Amino acid sequence: MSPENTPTGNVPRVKSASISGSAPQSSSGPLKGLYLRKQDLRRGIELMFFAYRDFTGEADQMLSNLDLGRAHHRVIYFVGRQPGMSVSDLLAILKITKQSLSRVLGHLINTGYIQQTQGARDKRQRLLSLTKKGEALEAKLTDLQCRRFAAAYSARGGAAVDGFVKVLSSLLDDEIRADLRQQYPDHID
Amino acid sequence: MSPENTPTGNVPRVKSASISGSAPQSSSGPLKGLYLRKQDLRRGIELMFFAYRDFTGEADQMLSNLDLGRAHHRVIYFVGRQPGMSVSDLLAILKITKQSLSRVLGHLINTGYIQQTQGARDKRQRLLSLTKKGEALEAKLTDLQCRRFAAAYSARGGAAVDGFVKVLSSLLDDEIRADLRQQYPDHID
DNA sequence: TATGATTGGTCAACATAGCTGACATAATTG
DNA sequence: CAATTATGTCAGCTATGTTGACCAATCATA
Repeated sequence: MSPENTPTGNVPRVKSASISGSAPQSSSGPLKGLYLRKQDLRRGIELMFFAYRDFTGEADQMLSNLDLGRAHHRVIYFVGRQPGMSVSDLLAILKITKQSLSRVLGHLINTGYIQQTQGARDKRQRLLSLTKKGEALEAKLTDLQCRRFAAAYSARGGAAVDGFVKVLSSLLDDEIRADLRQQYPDHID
Repeated sequence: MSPENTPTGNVPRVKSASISGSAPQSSSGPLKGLYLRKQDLRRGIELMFFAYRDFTGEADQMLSNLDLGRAHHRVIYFVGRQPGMSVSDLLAILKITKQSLSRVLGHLINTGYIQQTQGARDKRQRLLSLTKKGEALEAKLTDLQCRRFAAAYSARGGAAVDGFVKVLSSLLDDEIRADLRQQYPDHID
């Protein structure tokens, strides 16, 4: 915790920053790659850790008061984003096993947050959607997190938001990035 | 998964974007706050979820081959960043209970990744540091994650990195942001 | 020096949320 | 009809968090 940190404070470049074929190397900053010092990369790692924890913290708190966890939140969030999605759609997004999902989803159905309807075209499918109760919770949770983002975005401005989205997108695995690009038509990518 | 998403595709502004006292509202973009549409905020939420998962994925894989988990990684990372830190320092960073830490830390000590030395000034303290074996693992893991960041940073350039760091910082709880500002002297904040 | 606070550890029990493996049922598809 | 797909279920295991109750060594101070 004491500020006498940065054991590798000697401005070394990261070894294989020989990115595949990208790296525009344009005339953005004074020196290209000044942000590739080991120290800067570690700051990125730590920011991701702390920011993710804080980003989920408030919602986690609200959820625990309802005897729900983060796994339930994910289901509620993604079903709320795309009502009528199938179980396998949800599995593909969450990338967990159906047994894991089953436990969480079953609980949300039993407690009246989510409802299932049989698919019209394919009667095997159980299409998922939020109940009124589920919509209310989703709205509260998403509002909490949107407020945090709105505060951060407002404080830093559009150019920063643009950089934020660009870098986060580039941190994704390729497959996921392709998916997200479809989801958001005007995605900066 | 199908791209017919964005149920709220009707460009609504977020409700209480009345951020406390910040929000420079400078002449950055064409229209101030165009990045505060609900759709943009939800994209932020989703990017955090997917990026965090992908960011930790490769390291998780390497760890599981050694019968270690993400909790072990965090300990190894932060001890590696600040050798000689005390147990309570580590607890303050990780924000878990000492019983949780004890299990993980004990295992890392038993398996020779971490060593303890008695504090000189305060003999109650157990100062933590990595063994050679621990340093080797830390280097491999951090290298993996640094490579991902180096690729993303290089692909997007310094201005984007700047925005990324700014927005992530603003997503933090105030207390954590203050800590991080100390850790990084030239922190953009 | 005696007392109280701090640092660290330990035992026990529990909850959440992931995993594997094995099966079952119903519906679709070839 | 046979194979595949979508979904669900049972059983058990693991990792990582939680509470609560203690204990020992050390430090700081009245």
